[in-house]
Amino acid sequence: MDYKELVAKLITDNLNIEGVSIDQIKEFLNTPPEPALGDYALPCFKLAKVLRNSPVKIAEDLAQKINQTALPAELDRVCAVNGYLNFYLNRPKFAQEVINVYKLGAPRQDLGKGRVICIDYSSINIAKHFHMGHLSTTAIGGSLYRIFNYLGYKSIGINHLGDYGTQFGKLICAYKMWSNEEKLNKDGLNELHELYVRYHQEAESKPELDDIAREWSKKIEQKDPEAVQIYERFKEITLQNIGKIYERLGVTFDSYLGESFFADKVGEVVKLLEEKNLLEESDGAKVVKLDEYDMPPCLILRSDGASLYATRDLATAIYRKREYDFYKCLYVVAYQQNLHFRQFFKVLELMGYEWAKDLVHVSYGMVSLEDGAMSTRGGKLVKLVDVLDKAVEKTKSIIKEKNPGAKDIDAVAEAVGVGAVIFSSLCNSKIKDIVFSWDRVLNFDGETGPYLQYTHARCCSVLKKAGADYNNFALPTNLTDIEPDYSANMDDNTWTLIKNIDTFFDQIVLAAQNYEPSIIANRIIDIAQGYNKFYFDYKILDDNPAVQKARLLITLAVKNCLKTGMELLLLKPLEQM
RNA sequence: ACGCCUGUAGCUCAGCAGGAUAGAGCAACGCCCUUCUAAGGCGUGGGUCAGGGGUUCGAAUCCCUUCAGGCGUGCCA
Repeated sequence: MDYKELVAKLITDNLNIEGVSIDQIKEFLNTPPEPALGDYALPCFKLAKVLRNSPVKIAEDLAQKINQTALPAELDRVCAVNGYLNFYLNRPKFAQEVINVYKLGAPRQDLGKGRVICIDYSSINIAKHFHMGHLSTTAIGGSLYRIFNYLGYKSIGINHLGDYGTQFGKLICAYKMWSNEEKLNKDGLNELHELYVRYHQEAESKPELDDIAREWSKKIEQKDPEAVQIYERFKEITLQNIGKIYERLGVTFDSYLGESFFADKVGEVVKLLEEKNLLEESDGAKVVKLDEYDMPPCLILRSDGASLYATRDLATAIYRKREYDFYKCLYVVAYQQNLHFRQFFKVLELMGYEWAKDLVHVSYGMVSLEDGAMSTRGGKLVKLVDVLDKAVEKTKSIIKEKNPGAKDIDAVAEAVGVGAVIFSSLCNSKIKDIVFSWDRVLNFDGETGPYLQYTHARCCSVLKKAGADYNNFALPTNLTDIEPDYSANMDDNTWTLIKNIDTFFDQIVLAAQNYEPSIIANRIIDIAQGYNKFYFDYKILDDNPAVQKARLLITLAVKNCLKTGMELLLLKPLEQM
């Protein structure tokens, strides 16, 4: 039932103005700020000019006219307030319709029809720690990966490894000088990190180190066996270490092709640019001028002939289009690189690739420390593992305190602790900067991951107690023939809850359209809050079976929304905690 | 200097294809566990929606401008 259409029709039928269509009225309709004022409102101010009457009078006349006719069963009443014509839905009827859909799980619609969405996210650097600054791209990308799959698209997760550049020459240089295989095997990524920091400290006073490093860089490119072997070992250590983190976060990738893979594929790009007469020489370098588009030139080749970031990104995009024939290709990268993406997208367009319009830079704000930006080089960083471990540890102590007899404490603590950290990075608009704070990530009260998990577990607990088989969306068999009675609990809070459930799927679509997982986060927080109030106000397991059934169905619908929403945000919906 | 982004309660943020009294959470204080999970619920206090103009019947929301902060502006990524 399209309620908006119904209301709009009722208005047009009673409004004697020529040329006002139902669609126009639908556009005028909005939602009152609070449930007490109704569910749809027609602000009559815009009609005042046409009807040459005051908005207050128009609303009152319309209310009177509509009330004289028999209202459809979907509507409860219509009244005029301060120039608004307010429509109240029949709450129990509407609730039943909504719950009948959501009791079977959050709806799925195949909007994507299998079209491919490439998502370039996380894209870690070899030999560097995974720190808090990497969480945003990983969580946002991982969430979008699931959101698009949910909507029927085919997500391809790409970890575009930072595995190319002069830093690896430096690292090998440092390794040869101060480390060995034994240390590397023992301390893994920590050892690499130490070497990296130490190199930069020492290179300041010993510029000759840079010469040695350059030699090693060259050796890697020339596939010198020793250089390649050491370098591959660095890569292995990094992927092993960070793979564990990905597992904990629940993110996956379909490709790990990184910069080094594309470094030797830039020749084609340069050739194409030359053919199209786009390449110009400037101070020894080769660039594509973008003055016409109010952008500085895009550097393609250095004066020494080496490729640059943009060159490799061009090659990568072309490769991905060929390989995956994507519908969209997303780059989940921080906003520092806004200009770079605008430039490189524009160059692709100038090269004649019409699909350049399908590339999207999903940019987000940066994470910093209270005393400034994080930096690997300066050793100023907060490792994600430490944050996850601390969150899990805190969760454990809370469980031991509140629920000493609980089972699977380790698994629950892991899910809740990790979930708390992930949620803290997905719950706000991605564009906002974040100053890292231990207090904030370790807060488990209020609008947090644990709150969602808790509410979900609470739903499961009630349903279980009632004898429902919630995983199969089934209520206890003794209620099978009972007609649920929704009229017993349709206060404003529950009503708002029902309406939030009703538009839950729309929010998933909106989140996809805006590449903004926080839209889903906000909605499931609202649903959880609404349910916790509901839970406090009403006894779910009421003696009256018809009432009990309605409340259990609401609980089931809430549980389904929370489960789906949490999964789309990389949280594990727990049944008990 | 220019460009982009951000500015809403002490703190973190919703709300921003204009609509009715600007909402949450955290922190503070006070209540509620012999009833379905108290990681919960209720209550109290807290606001010149950065400032100023404009458009409009109506602006936190749109336009202009000022201010503050962040990021970026050619051989790093």
